[in-house]
Amino acid sequence: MPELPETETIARDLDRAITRARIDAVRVIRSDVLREVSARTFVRRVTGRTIARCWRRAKLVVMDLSSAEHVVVQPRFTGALLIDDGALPESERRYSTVQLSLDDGRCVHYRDIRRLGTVALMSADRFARYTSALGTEPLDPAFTAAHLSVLLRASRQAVKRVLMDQRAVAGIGNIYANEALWRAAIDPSRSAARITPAEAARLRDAIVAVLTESIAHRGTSFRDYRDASGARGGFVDRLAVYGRAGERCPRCGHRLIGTHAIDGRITVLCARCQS
DNA sequence: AGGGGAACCCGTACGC
DNA sequence: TGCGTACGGGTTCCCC
Repeated sequence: MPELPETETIARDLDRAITRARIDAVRVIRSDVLREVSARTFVRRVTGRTIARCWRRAKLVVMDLSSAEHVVVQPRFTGALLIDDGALPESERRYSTVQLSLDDGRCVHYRDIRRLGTVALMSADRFARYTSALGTEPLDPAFTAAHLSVLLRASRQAVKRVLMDQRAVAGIGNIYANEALWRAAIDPSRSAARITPAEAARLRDAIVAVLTESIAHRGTSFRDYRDASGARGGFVDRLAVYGRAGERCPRCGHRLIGTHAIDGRITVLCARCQS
C-alpha cells in the first residue's frame, strides 16, 4: 500500500535510473488503469518524449516529460513501477498494464495486480490545478506544529480522519496514521478540534519521524508494495501497531486492540497509552 | 457544506 | 478438490 515513504522510494529510484532516457515505444495492455486520456492519446503524447524528472507529490509518482506534460501514477494498493532490464520475472510481468520502452533497451512497467491504481497524463495546467487541491507535504518545512494545529482545529472529525484527508495533509494513509498516533500517544477517535497545541506538536514530530524513518528503510511492504527494482521495503518489521492487533504495546505491554469504528478502516491502538 | 455510500478491481480466504 | 461468494482498500463521484 504505497503511502508517502513508498512512493518517495519509487520516485527516487526512477529519477536515478531513467531520467534523461527517451521513451521509444508505449504499450497500453490494460486501458482501464488510464485516466484523463484514451489509450490512443496516451501512446501518441508519450512516445518519443524524454523523461526530464521523476518525483513524488502526496502518494503520486510523477514523471515530467520533455513536452511539459506529466505522467501521474497513483499505485493505490497493488500498483508498482518496475524497471525491467531483461530480468523481470514472469510473475511480475503478467500484471503489467502499461509498458514504456526506453532508448537503452530497458522497459518501465506499471504493474498492478488488482488494477485499482491509475495512470494519468496531464498538461502542465491540468497538473497544477490537480495538485493545488492537495494539502501540505508533511516533510516540507511549512508543516509546523502550529500549521497542523490550525488544520486540526478546523475539523470536528476524528483526528485520524484528518491526518488521512489528502486535502489537509498529503501522503499519509492508514499505516502511518496509526503509527504516528501511537507514537504521539493520542486516541485516533478524538475530535480533531479538541487536540491541544501541545498534542499537535507531539503529533507533528511523530509524523515527521515515522515518515523519515520509513523512507530510510525504503518503505513498508505489507503485501504487494515493491520498489522500482522489485524489492520489498524494510520498515514492516519496525511497525509498532499496524498489523499487530492482539500483540503487546511496545511501550507499556498492554494488549493492542483493532477496531473498524473510524471510517470502516482498521485502526490499531493501545487503549492504555492512547487515551 | 459536509457526510454517507457506491463504484472501481481481482487475489485471497473461507464456506459448502 | 472444486466451485461460489464475501471482502478489502484509497479515491472519486453522486446524492442527500
